[in-house]
Amino acid sequence: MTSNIYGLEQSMGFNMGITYRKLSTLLQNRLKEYDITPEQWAVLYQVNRADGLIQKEIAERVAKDKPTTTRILDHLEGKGLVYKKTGEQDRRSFLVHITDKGRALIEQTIPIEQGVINVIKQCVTEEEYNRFLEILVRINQQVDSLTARE
Amino acid sequence: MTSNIYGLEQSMGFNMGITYRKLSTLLQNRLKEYDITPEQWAVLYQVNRADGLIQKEIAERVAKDKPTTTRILDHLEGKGLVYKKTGEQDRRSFLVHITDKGRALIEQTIPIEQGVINVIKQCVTEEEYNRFLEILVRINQQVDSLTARE
DNA sequence: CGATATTAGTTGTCTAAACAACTATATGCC
DNA sequence: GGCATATAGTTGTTTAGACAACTAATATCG
Repeated sequence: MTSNIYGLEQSMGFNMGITYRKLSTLLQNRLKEYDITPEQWAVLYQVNRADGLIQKEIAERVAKDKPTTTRILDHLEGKGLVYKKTGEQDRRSFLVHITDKGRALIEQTIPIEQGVINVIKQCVTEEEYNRFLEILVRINQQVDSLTARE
Repeated sequence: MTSNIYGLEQSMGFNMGITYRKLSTLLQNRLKEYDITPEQWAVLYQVNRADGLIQKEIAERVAKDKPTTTRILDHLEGKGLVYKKTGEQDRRSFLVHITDKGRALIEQTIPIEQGVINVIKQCVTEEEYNRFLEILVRINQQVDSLTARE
């Protein structure tokens, strides 16, 4: 249960952290039999969507920094879900490709990700869901614009 | 900028993770000169509010598990912001007390935490803020009730 | 009373995130 | 061409979180 009688209960950041971790853990449990974490899943999902992306583009799409993306890709590569090929015009970067195994895994698990979204949608109306997302994006932009200045 | 042209853009969990991390990092930067992390701050805040709590109660209030709470308290103790005293009736547990240094730090930094909340409130109406919080709690309960069953 | 279960807390392991420092390639500019 | 700078990615360090396994103290109940 969300702590709500102990102060900070009115803090959006605090509560967002709790809810985010719960959702993440729920997805993690449901993905357990596929031996992949939610973060790895998100990266693999993007590689599947656009095969041959360079790491920098993947990092942007999953909103993670470069070191984090490097390490998640290392895990995916170690599991044989993804492989890297040195870039030809730009030899600093390399292209990330999904393997057959990776593609199969994503195809099997997309319903699981949708399942978690549906858990939310069972207690939130379509209108609330969209409004919530819109507010998240607004806060994001607000923090970004501030961070650029600070 | 929130990734919003790459799929998953409609996922509440995904976007919540991004926004939560941004807010947490903003608070972290603003707390930097006090040498305390947002998570440590939240624990210290609770100890300050109710001096002499046992660790289990602190864990509930900050919604963290036992190992995480142990380690955060270790950090706070190492910095001299908190100290532990063995429980008298129950010798498994111990009471956590704030030091003068800890109290001073919390008093100085509460405005910083409020500042981050105000960053959000600059782009979200009071009504939206409250509705957002209410939805967070609702999702929390939904996931909890599900997790109890699964 | 004593075996058993429960509870409070700790420790170990793994993944992820933030940040800084680093390598190597590419680009800009004189 | 050659030097400065930017860019792509990696590595190291620290903190946090999830989970399992553990210790020690307390409750339960036969």
